[in-house]
Amino acid sequence: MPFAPLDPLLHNQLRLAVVSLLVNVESADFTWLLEKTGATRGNLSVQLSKLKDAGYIKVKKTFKGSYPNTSCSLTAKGLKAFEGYVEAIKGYLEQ
Amino acid sequence: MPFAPLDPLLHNQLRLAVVSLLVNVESADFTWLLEKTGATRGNLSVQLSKLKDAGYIKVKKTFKGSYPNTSCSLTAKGLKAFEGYVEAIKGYLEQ
DNA sequence: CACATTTGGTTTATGATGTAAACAAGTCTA
DNA sequence: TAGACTTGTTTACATCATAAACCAAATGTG
Repeated sequence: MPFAPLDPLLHNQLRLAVVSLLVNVESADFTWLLEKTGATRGNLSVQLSKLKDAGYIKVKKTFKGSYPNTSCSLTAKGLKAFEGYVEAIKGYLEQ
Repeated sequence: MPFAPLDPLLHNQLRLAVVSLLVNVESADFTWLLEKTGATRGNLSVQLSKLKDAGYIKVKKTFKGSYPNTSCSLTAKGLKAFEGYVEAIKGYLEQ
């Protein structure tokens, strides 16, 4: 079966970018993700919520200095999903 | 820029599967695409229309025996778009 | 001090999208 | 000729992605 199903949660440009960034990093701030992805704050906020609800990322809200700070990190489940997605989509790309 | 935009027309499971199949083949029948992708007829019909409207595929409707036959082939534009998509999404997958 | 502006987000409105169910039109077959 | 099969298309609906609007606290600025 060349065409494995693609996890709909990861088959979205922004969410995939976020998870891809989080793979390489202990944790990442909201604003850092904003810069790296070029997304709007609203969109990023929504997509982070979805990733969190799915248990793909963990979100820690604290304060950095006197400003709120949202820090995200990938969970084991999220990593596994990402690896699965990578394998799955490769089946669509090979020529 | 690690996160190039992903052509929304190709960033869809079924359409990507169809184009991926067409890359390796002169042309393909509707029913062959059905089998290979496992899609429903309705969904396949809709997605083929979108690929056709975008100029990514050419669709030829004839008769095979006494039954209608829809045959699809990739256009140069479609191939180029696919290649671009493959390059773009690789930027999301590397770890 | 007052008041605008910036920071760091969340909520919500809406338009687009994906999908399957329903439909259509012809053909075989018993 | 009645029913089932083939080969698709149309549609209706529910979901989704996204940006605009909003909010609260902190910080400039005159």
